[in-house]
Amino acid sequence: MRSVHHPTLDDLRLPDVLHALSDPVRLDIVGHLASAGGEECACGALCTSVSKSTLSHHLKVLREAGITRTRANGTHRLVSLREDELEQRFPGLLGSVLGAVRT
Amino acid sequence: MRSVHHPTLDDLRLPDVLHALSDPVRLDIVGHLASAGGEECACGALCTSVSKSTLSHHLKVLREAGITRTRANGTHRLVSLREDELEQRFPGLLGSVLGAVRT
DNA sequence: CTCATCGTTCGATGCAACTCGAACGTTAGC
DNA sequence: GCTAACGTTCGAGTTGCATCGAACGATGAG
Repeated sequence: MRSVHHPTLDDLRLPDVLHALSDPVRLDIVGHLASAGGEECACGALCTSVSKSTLSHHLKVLREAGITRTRANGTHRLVSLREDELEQRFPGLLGSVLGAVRT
Repeated sequence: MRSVHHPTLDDLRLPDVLHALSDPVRLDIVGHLASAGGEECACGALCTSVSKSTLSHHLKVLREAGITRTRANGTHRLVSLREDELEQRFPGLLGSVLGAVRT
C-alpha cells in the first residue's frame, strides 16, 4: 500500500486537534481506541453507525490532526492513538477529553 | 436589554464545547479572557480582526457552548470565562486548552 | 491466476458555519 | 426628547463538512 502521511508533533495545531475531536462519531472512535489501550482496532471495528467511506473520512481527519496513527497489516489497517505524543505536545488535553467522554 | 441565555452545566455537551474552541478567532478570545483573570472584557476589546457582527456571532457560540458568561453593563457587555464551572463539568479540559494555546 | 475482502477515492448532495454590511434595539448623556 | 455608542439580528454569499453509493486499488487465500 501507499504509505499514509502522519504529521510530526511540531506540525500539530490546536484548532485542528479540537476540530477533529468535536465530531461525535470521531469522539466515539477515539473513545474506543482509548479503551483498547494498545495498538489494534481494525477500522471496521471502530464504528458501525456510518458507511465505510464515511468512516474512512473520519479516520483521515483524525490521522491528519495527529490524533491517531494508521499502519497497514495485510488487507486491513491497524489504528492506534498517539497518546504519548499528544501528551507531550498538548499536555493533559487528550486525557481530559477522554475523561469527559465517559459521561 | 433582553437577558441572554446561558446553558446549565448539565446541558453542556462535549462536542459543542470542542467545536466552540476549534475556531482560531474564538480560541484567541478565550485566551484573552483567561489572561484577564476576573470578569471584564467589553466585547470590543476582545478581538479586532473581525467585524463586530462576526465577533457577536463568535461570542454567541462561546456563550451557548457554556464557555463564557455575558452580562449587561449599561451600553456595553461584560464577558467572562465560566472557568470554575467548566472545571467541574469537564475537569482539566479548559486548563489544558489554555496551556496549549500559549505556544 | 482468480476471487473475495478491506479500505480509499470520487462525485454528488445537503447542511452547517464564517464572514460581512446594513438595519435595528438599548442605553447613557445632553 | 435627541443623539451617539454599543451590540444584536438579518440577509446574503462563500466556504467547508458530513454523508452516501459506486468505482477503484491492494492484499491475501485458494
